[in-house]
Amino acid sequence: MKITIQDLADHLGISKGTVSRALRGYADVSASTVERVQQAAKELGYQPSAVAQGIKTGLARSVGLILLPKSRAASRPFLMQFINGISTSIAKHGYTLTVATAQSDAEMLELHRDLFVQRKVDGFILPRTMHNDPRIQILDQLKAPLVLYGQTENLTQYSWFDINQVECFRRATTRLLNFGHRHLAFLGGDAPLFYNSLRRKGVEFGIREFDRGEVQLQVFENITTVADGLECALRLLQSSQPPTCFLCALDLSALGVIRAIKQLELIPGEHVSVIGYEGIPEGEFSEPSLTTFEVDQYEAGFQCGVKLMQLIHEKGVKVTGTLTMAVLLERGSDGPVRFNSSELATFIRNRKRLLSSQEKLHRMTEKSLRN
Amino acid sequence: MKITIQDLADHLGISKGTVSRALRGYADVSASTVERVQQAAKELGYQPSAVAQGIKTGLARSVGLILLPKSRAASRPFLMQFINGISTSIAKHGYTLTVATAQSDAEMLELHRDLFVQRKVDGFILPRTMHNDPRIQILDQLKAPLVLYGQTENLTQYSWFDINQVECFRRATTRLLNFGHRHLAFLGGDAPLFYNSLRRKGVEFGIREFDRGEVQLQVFENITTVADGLECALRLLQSSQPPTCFLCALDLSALGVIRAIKQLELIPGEHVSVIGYEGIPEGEFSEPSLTTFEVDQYEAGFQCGVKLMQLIHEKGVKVTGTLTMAVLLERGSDGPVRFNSSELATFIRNRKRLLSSQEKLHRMTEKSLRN
DNA sequence: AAATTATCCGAAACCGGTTTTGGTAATTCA
DNA sequence: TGAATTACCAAAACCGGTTTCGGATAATTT
Repeated sequence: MKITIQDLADHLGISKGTVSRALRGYADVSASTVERVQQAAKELGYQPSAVAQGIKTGLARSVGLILLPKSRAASRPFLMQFINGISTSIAKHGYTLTVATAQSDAEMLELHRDLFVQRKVDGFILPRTMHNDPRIQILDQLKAPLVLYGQTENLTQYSWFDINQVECFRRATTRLLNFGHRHLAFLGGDAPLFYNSLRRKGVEFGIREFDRGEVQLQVFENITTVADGLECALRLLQSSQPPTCFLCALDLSALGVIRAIKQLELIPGEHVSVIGYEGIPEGEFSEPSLTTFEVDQYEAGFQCGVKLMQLIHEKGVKVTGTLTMAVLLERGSDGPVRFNSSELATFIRNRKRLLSSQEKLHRMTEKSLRN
Repeated sequence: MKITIQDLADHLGISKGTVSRALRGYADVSASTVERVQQAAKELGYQPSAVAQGIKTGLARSVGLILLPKSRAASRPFLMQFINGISTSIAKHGYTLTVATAQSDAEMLELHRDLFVQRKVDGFILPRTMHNDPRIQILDQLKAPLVLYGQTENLTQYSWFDINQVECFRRATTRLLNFGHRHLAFLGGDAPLFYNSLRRKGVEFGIREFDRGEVQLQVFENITTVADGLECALRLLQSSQPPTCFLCALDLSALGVIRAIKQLELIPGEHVSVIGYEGIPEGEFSEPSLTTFEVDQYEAGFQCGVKLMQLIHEKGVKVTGTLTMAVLLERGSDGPVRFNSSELATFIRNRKRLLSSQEKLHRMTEKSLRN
């Protein structure tokens, strides 16, 4: 069925070695033969088997990306754009992307090792870098080329690409401080992941730059879902010293915070401010829409692919790190402070009493408008 | 660096053929030798090269999924869950998923051919099936195993998996009719894709079952984005015979419809009903939340993977088709009809006059509550 | 005890390519 | 014109596995 190099050689009446050299562009093949071979290859639809090529070259012409399906993160859309970016950039080198899913952390490490030892992939892209990432340790032993999407310890040893998250959160913090907020809450994400410390550090830098002694910061971690954000914000807002604004490491938790604010009959962006990070599509549809940093995940994937191709193909190439910025989407969930923390606490307490009268009034106006 | 079967054979002092037979479980190797070989393989970390294996077996142990990055659809999260499902099910057979992205329709077809001819993949999963899908024609010529996610013509020739979208839209239609709606609009999606006719057919079935002559249906196509839905709904609602409800082939367009309704100062789910399809996460965060059919994309990918493994491994296996249901998420964007079409038209006209007075009232109550 | 059969493994062929080696014919140079 | 290149290609080795073939040894049967 499938045509092999031997078929093609027989068809032309020449040896398969000459066919191969003709197609690979060796100098010791006459121009006319090259022409004939190329012509026949096109006519017969011959393309060399990547598998057979790989055995000699030692390359599978594929790069690996391994996901954890159980984690929420694997289902987030960011990965899809990221994947598109990777495969688009590596396609220029005839490479494809091999995606595998692990059911557990342990299996994820095994998969990295197995895919490389079995020569199914020539290198890896590692998203969601962790502190002392165990994937890196394993791949280092195997001398497997790798590119990090994110940062970690000993960064000079690896090629990596990342958003300057410290700067993003520094700017977000400065923005809120300039809005007059003095009581901030930082809702961090997955504690073991490296991004978390970076984002927190950005907040701390922003405060340190600005502080004249009156800024209060509360820090929380492992707030990764809408439910987490909702629960955490509800608790904080009903405390005696509620934050007047929330810096969220993840858009999802920021959406939960917005829900909490609305549950307390407050107006997000007016009574309480929220800023997220990532730019997930849900943020555009929440009310108010979420102020957040939009990350170009396609570009991130593309650059990771470029760096990995360099590592695999250009021997003796130096590793490189790249830091870019995300774009602040100034939307509706943040704004100038209206109440300070004490006023907000009072307002929230009193609001509860007013709710019933507000309800009545609201129903009245609705009714009058309807008729 | 990497250990080969010859290394292992030398280390054990036996021939590489015996090592291979021992590891492949042939009967003509003594139990003690098998034991020794397995032990040594584990100790030295030997795993056969998939590339070298593939040359003899003719299998790459990978399946292909080709995407179009430029289309919005490629960035939608459904694909991520779908990918997880595929790779999880094929992993049981030692298979991995090869993802490639094409920049154009033509390139997509080439990629299918090339990946198969180059033996980079043993078969394909084809999402987003089209009418007379050109991918199928090409892969048929190559006798490449394939599984459709979605339906198409000549379905008995292929293995496929799909949601019963006809039934979903029949149910959605019946639901709206039971709510008392009599003027419906169907906003279809990508016209060349097969799903579109199925969803439309479901709407028509629902109406035909019910109709006592008074049901009006308006049909539109290629409404695929939020902007499309917004623009289309704005136009329809301001016409002289506006629909009182919208059946949207895609959640995204449904979200646009909701925006249009709100722009006209109407309440989605009360004045005008909207039902979507797919269950994208944005629908949960819109206000009101979107009533829609939630599709289990992970399961879809998983089943497609299972079917493809059958086609590749079990020779002479019959092709199979599977139809399952999506789950209706009854949320806030639909409900009992309040106005019929004429009343709605009048209401929308009058509403414009009332807007200024409503604004004043709203500001007054806000102010009184605030103090 | 001889013949037969089982058991086990080495040797070799093979898969489809790439790359090296070596030889012949044509060309260039002295 | 003869020697030295050069151009071109066939043959063979190789990559890392799998699988077939056949032979040696041990175990069984007659």
